[in-house]
Amino acid sequence: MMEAEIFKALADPTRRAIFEKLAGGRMNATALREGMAISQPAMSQHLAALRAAGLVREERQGRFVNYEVDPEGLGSIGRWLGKYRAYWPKRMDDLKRLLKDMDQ
Amino acid sequence: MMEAEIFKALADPTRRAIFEKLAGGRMNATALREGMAISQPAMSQHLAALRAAGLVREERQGRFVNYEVDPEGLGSIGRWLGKYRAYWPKRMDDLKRLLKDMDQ
DNA sequence: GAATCAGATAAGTATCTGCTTATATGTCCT
DNA sequence: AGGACATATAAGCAGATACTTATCTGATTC
Repeated sequence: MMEAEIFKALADPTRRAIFEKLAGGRMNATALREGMAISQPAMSQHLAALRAAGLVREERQGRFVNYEVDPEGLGSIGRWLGKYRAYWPKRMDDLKRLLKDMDQ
Repeated sequence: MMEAEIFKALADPTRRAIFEKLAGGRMNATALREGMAISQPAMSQHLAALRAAGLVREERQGRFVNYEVDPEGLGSIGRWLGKYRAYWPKRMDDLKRLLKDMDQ
């Protein structure tokens, strides 16, 4: 359902980098910026896009906002991928099990 | 490696629709256009983007070009998804098997 | 309460993207 | 060879996107 936003969010290399960084552990926006040559507003906007896509979720903690990977987004991609299992390369055969479950 | 092009290709709803249509079976560009309110050049451009992303491949056949889903692209997405298996929702647990294989 | 800090939002702008029309390439048919 | 057909490419343009600077909100600390 939210594929549009998910794929659009991941289409941007900066956003993929942010996501990857978050996969290393929850982090606030300022920490995320470290070593990333990105302005504060830009980071905020990227995080908003990732959040809207369901790829990331936030948890306010005082004046900090901690972000972390949201499994929901990954699940959506998995479900999307599943629709095309007929075309998966052999290496992905095991994925078929997943699909069976996800189809209910 | 080609994540950039893959996600950018899938970010467009028209291209996702084309891909989905192709998942129903190989088809030439003209057949793909049927019922799709899309001009011939636009279709050609979309197919070029999907091809560049490795999501689709072509096979010339006389004056027709048949397109079909390319498992390579799906494999790339699977590999990308795999990097974040630590965050997969439970429903996707079986996917872990796949990953083990893909990591060699 | 005032200064400070984390983050979000607003508005403007340059670049990118997907479309269009026009034209080119290549194949088939008679 | 000439015309019709399938597709690709070129050039131009309107709308989308990612950035910038400036400002705002809310929480902490003194």
